[in-house]
Amino acid sequence: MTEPALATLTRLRTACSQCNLRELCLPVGLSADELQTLDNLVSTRRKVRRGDSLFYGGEPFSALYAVRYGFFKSTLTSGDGREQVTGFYMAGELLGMDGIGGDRHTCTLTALEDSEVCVMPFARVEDLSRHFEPLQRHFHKVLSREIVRDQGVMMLLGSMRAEERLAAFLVNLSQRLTARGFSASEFVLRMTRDEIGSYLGMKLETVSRLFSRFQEDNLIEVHQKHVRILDIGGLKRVMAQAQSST
Amino acid sequence: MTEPALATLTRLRTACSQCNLRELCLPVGLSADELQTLDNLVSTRRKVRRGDSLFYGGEPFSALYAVRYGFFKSTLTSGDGREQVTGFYMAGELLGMDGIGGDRHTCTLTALEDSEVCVMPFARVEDLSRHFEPLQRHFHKVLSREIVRDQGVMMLLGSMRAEERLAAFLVNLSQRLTARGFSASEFVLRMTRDEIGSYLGMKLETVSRLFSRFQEDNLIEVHQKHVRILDIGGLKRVMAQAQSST
DNA sequence: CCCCCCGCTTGATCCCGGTCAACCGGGGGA
DNA sequence: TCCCCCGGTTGACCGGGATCAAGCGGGGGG
Repeated sequence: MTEPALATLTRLRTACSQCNLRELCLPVGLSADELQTLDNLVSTRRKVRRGDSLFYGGEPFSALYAVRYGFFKSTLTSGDGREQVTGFYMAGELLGMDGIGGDRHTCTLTALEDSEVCVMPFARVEDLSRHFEPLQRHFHKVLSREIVRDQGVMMLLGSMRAEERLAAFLVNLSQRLTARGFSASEFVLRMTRDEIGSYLGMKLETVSRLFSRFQEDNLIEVHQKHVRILDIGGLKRVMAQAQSST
Repeated sequence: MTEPALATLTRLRTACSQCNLRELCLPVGLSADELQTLDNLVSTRRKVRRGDSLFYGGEPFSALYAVRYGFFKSTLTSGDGREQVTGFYMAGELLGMDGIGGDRHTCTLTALEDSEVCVMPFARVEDLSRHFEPLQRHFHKVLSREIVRDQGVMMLLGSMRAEERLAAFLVNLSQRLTARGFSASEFVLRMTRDEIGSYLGMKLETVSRLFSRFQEDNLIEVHQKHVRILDIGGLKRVMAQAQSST
């Protein structure tokens, strides 16, 4: 009953059942009891400073991470040293699933602003999902959605022109921010033009020019990293302009 | 003991424990007993004729499929009707994982030659993996590897020039065929130039021109769909030529 | 067996986006 | 406070790969 105050605090601090992101990370519609069994998922939290990496490609895999706050990019480095940004991750999203298959991480995860993640030792994830069906199902869905997301990026890179890709990127960002309670129309880009370009398969100069063009067309307002979306419908129209370039 | 001959035949025909592809689909190092529990994974087999689809994007999801023989492509269709090939699948590979997340398939799977798949109702996959740890682990690895594969394609599309992509494609095909006991250096392409182009983010004319160029450079011999690899090392060198074009 | 159609090849030209270069401006460190 | 550096913007030019077009050849259907 009476536990030391500090212990209580620690438990509360890492309790999924108390977390306001739980509808993003965890299955919904659970009873209070069920929710508490899930509190065992997270062993600790870990802060990652802007510019630091949560893990590197090649490192042994041991845990999944849920973003508590902050912003990450994932990058892949090819044999000859080229770096490709493969994704951006924000609060409530899961990191590290690439490591399950080969017991080491294949990509590097780097914080683009001061961030914090919940550490979920993978052995616990597997144990708990063997004994608790809703978690199992949820975990499978999260893995599958990552596959679907990646296929969406393949479509983006494989069949859209540069302006369509950037429009799709902005619409996607806006939607994900909205889902997290942020403004849908005004936000600060945490990544550089170069990182956006790498993700979208174009050069930073092209990203910059397209931002300027979108601004001329009154679709957005840009000042450095600050973006305000003026015409989301217009962006969606740019996205779906057909006439593939590849 | 004495079951009707037909029943025995049917059971044997769908028995994973007897399948020569099991080291591709299933966890390795299992006892005979353990293997037999896995025979319950597959409910039936299904033949798919060349040109027919196993499932379509938008259809409800109910099962995963393991390719028994044949060859498939997966395609994604965007809002405006553009089609993107997102992968090619051969014997021993798993199809349908995109459907888990949203309970419907997001892509369409089409046979590029007469094929057969093992049908694994997803409820059984989840049930069995709750009770049988090696299967759970294996299944998670398969999902994760699909994510890693997709990220590899993102790198391909995002940071490689056309000739590098095609070289990477040929090397990858050759490796997967070798793993299945086929010749590493001589094979028949099951897909058209257009499908290769869609997958690699380029036009069919570019694919054709590059095949011709590779032939001039004595890297390969091509006649229509027949390919013979003459210099795999040369192809790998083309792949890693650096000097990104995007 | 022959013919037709579809997939492939190859040439000519164009243009999107890459490359190179110069400049700008804001924020962080001394 | 000032300065420096790094990220961003913009212009000029170029080239890889798209587009348009014509011809070919092999395999499947009548």
